[in-house]
Amino acid sequence: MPAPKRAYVRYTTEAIALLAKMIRHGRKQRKMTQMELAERLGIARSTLQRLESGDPKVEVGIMFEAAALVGVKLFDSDEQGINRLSDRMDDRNAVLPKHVYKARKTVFDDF
Amino acid sequence: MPAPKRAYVRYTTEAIALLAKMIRHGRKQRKMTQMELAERLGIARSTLQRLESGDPKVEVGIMFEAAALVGVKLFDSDEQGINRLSDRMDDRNAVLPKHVYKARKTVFDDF
DNA sequence: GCTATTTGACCGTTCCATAAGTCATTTTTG
DNA sequence: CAAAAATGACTTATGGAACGGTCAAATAGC
Repeated sequence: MPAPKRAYVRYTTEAIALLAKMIRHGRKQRKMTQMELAERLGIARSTLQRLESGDPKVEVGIMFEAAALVGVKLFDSDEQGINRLSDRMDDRNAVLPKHVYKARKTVFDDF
Repeated sequence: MPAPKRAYVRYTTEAIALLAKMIRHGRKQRKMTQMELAERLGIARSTLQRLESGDPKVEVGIMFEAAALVGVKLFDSDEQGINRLSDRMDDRNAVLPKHVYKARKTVFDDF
C-alpha cells in the first residue's frame, strides 16, 4: 500500500471548498491576480492554487490570512465580533472541568 | 537570520484562536480526552495540542475535521446550508471574468 | 489524603507540503 | 485577428510539520 491516506467527512470537504470559493471570488472582486495575492501572502502561486482549489492540506493560517486579505469574514464577524465570541467561549469554558475523565473502571451494576 | 518567519494579521490569529477554543470546548462537552479525539481524527496527540492552542501551521483539513467531529459548525451552517452557500458562490462567480487583467501598459494621459 | 488519569511541554526522526520553476491552454486586450 | 497576460497542470528539492515518545505537573475520582 502506498500509504493510508487521511479521510475527511463530507462536511469538512465542503466547508473547505466553500471557503476556497469565497477567497477566489474575493480576489477577483478586488481585481487581484493569483500572482499578486500570492506575493502579498508571502507564498508561492502554486500554493495559492492548491488553496483556491480546496486542498485540505494547506496551512490553516495561510487559508485564513488569504480570507482576511480579500475581505472574507470568518464566523460572519469582524475583529470586534471575533473578540466578543472569544470572550464568550472563555466564560463557557470556565464552567467546565479542566480535565476530562473517563470511568476508571467499568461500574458493576450489582444485584 | 534563522529564517524570515511568516506574519499574520491580527484578525487571522484571533479567528484561529477562536476556532481552537470552540474545538476544545466542544471536545470537553462531549467528554472526550485529547487522546480519544486525536485517535478519531487519525492524528498524534501532539498535533491536536498544537491545534487546540491555535497554531496557524496545522492543516486546515485537520482543523475543520476536528470541528466537525466535536459539533462546531463552520459558517453557522449545517451541510445543507454549506451547499446552498456554495451554489450562491458559483452563481456570483459566473458573472465575473475568468481571468483578472492588469493594465498592460501605463495609460498616458495625453494632452 | 492517595492514586489514576489527563494535560502541557518537550525532543528526534520521518516524510510531505511548500517553494520555485516549466509548459500548454485559456482569456482578455488592442 | 495577433499579442500579452493569467491560469491550470504538472515536476523537483528541501525545510518544517506530523509523528511518537518521554517526563513533570495538574486534576479528578476514590
